[in-house]
Amino acid sequence: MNIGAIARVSGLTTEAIRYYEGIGLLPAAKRGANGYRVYSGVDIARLIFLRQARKVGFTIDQCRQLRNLYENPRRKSATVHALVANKLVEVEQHIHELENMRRVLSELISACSNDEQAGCAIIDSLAGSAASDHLGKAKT
Amino acid sequence: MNIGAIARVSGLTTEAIRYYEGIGLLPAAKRGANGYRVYSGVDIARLIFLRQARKVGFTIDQCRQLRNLYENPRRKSATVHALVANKLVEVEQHIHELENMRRVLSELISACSNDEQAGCAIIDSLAGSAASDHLGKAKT
DNA sequence: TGTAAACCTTATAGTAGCTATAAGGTCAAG
DNA sequence: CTTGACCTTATAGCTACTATAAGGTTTACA
Ligand SMILES: [Zn+2]
Ligand SMILES: [Zn+2]
Ligand SMILES: [Zn+2]
Ligand SMILES: [Zn+2]
Repeated sequence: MNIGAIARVSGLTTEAIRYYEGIGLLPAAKRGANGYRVYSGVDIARLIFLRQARKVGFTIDQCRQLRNLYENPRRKSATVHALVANKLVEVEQHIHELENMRRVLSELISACSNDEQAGCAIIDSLAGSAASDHLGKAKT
Repeated sequence: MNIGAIARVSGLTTEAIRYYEGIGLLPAAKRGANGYRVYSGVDIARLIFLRQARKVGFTIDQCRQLRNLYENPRRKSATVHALVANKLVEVEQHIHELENMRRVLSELISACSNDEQAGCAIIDSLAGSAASDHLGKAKT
């Protein structure tokens, strides 16, 4: 199985797979006589594992920790649990930041007259109302 | 007013301000006799504007468009409105992606026994259940 | 058999939006 | 007069890849 084939079954790109190998997230693949990387079933599982982890938001570094647990038969379920619970908190924080942005954007949109005029509540609001006398009047 | 002072009032870092100038998002600042950048009221408004725009999620490129509108007295409110409405859609898409991650992470956490054992539903699930016979049994 | 497409290889540069570092010059306080 | 807080530029680093260049290999098919 060459890199293109395993890319298709794992859902990663060939470039990503080579990149993971380069940074040591994956072990160096075996090579065929022609120098091509050769993969087998155990590699498929590893790649799918990484793909899934990335998809739910784990960073490369966190994926490295997950991989260590994945490959350690003496791991404890609780260690894995803690890692995932941490990630959940991170994702929720990220969601809250974006929800704040969404709220502000909605408010801006509501305030805007959305017409042909130059005056715009969005512009005024972003500039900070105090600075709405913005152009041409410098006070050093 | 030097760069440190305007950084404090605008909420940007000095490095970010110099970076914005370098990429042309800000006009080149005037310089004092010593070569230091010198800022005035009009610059404060511009920096606060950029800071606010970045805070609600606009990219540098979108900030450039917003800045053009901000500085164009013949702009139309509707143009600004469209830009912000677009950004709102982008932010909502980002939120939905993260909500998906959150859902999957929650499911993983619920399935995990969270104890001292090596068997872990999270590991199994990430590897794709079909690959749960993962280590040591290669089939090419 | 020739050749063109579809693979594979490496190395390097680019993306976004900064932050950090190095190696200096300037200014205000004690 | 020295210490520390500023300021300057240029350059490298960060994340997680993607894109490009410049090749070598394999497969298909006319
Ligand atoms: Zn408007
Ligand atoms: Zn995000
Ligand atoms: Zn939603
Ligand atoms: Zn578990």
